[in-house]
Amino acid sequence: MKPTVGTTVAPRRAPYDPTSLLEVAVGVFNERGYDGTSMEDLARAAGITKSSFYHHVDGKEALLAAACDRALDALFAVRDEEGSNAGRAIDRFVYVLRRTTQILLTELPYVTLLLRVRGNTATEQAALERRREFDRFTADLVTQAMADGDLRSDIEPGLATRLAFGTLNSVTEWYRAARDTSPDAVVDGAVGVIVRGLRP
Amino acid sequence: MKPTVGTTVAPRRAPYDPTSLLEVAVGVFNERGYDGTSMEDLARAAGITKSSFYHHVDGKEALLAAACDRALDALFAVRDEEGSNAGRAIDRFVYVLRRTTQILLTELPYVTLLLRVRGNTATEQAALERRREFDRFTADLVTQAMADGDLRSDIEPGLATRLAFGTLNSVTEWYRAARDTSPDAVVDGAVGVIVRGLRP
DNA sequence: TTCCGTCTCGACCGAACGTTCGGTTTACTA
DNA sequence: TAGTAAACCGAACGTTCGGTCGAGACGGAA
Repeated sequence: MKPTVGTTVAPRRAPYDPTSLLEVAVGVFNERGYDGTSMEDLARAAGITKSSFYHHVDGKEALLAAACDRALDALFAVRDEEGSNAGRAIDRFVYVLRRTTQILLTELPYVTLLLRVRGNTATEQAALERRREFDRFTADLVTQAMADGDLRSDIEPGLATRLAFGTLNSVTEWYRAARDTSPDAVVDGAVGVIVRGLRP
Repeated sequence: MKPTVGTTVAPRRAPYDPTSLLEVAVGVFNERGYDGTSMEDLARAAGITKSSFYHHVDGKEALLAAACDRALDALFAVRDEEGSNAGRAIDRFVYVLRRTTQILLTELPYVTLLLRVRGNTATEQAALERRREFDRFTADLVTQAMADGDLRSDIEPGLATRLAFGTLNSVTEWYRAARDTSPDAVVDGAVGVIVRGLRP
């Protein structure tokens, strides 16, 4: 597609490592939706033909799985951090909220894609299940913080957790690095609103 | 479409009016995703063949447009209600939040589908634009309520609005009439958390 | 010079897609 | 009983889908 010098038709040794192709693919998935994106779309976005694209990746579903794994691995790393496991439940809860939002912003395209999977295939169902596991972990924190009297208990723990994640996850629907203020402002704003809303 | 007696046209065989077929279609769309749903899927869910299904509807995209319109019409009806236009900005804001959440629950499948539209076709882009118009209306309320000193002003009005809608709209991701408590409890819970979180 | 591994591409495949069409069945009216 | 129009269906339409294949083109090693 872009001959350099002295060759007939070939640009050689392009920077087409699987990681950068995944980045391209996730971008297109988020624009058009996973099912609405064809492999031809992905190849075009990467600047090569469909068959060349297949030389680098294992297939469409593998791309989705890799993207979801990247997002989920980052989230589960948060769960294992010290701040998520030591101290009062309320502090751990706030820590998880903050770190989750940070991950959401640093891994924005991957988390965005993850939050949109609906469970059509086994791959998607596996991703959904890991997501639920993370939600359960946080819900336990909420329940405990309510028992400690550090969160309103006039609201169901499950509802509170869902509202908290709903607020945070909505960031993927509207955050644009160019337009919005610094990630820190978004993290402070979002977590602040949630904590104020849930405190006794 | 449904004359009863004494006319040339009579109600024929089955209870397959366009409205009930839309309901079926929207249900499948929300399960599998719009692009992930085939017309065969829809026909099977309706209990007829694909060609019979086409006898009742104009096509796939027309179904999506009808569903989005239903949700958007309900939302814009709220905008024109008295409570959304009279009184202090903060009261109007809270009224819009409450009514929006109620619509969200009563028209759950249609709003769910609307919120997942990504703008791939002209139909979807039109729906997105109407959504943005509703968001702008609410954002103006937030700005005004902040100026009145009835909402925190240490947070950008745009961010506050997005967080508010993010929290409300997340309801479509997890609400199940069977499992969750009464719609009223969800409305009170969600709106309560948002208002507490945004008050000075 | 030969060979090999990496990368690219055009051509192609079977399956599934949304949609159309000709023709049949059904339930009612005149 | 014949006529009629809605409801229905099987079969096919042209297109696009995800994915495969074999043939080169190239750089580096031998």
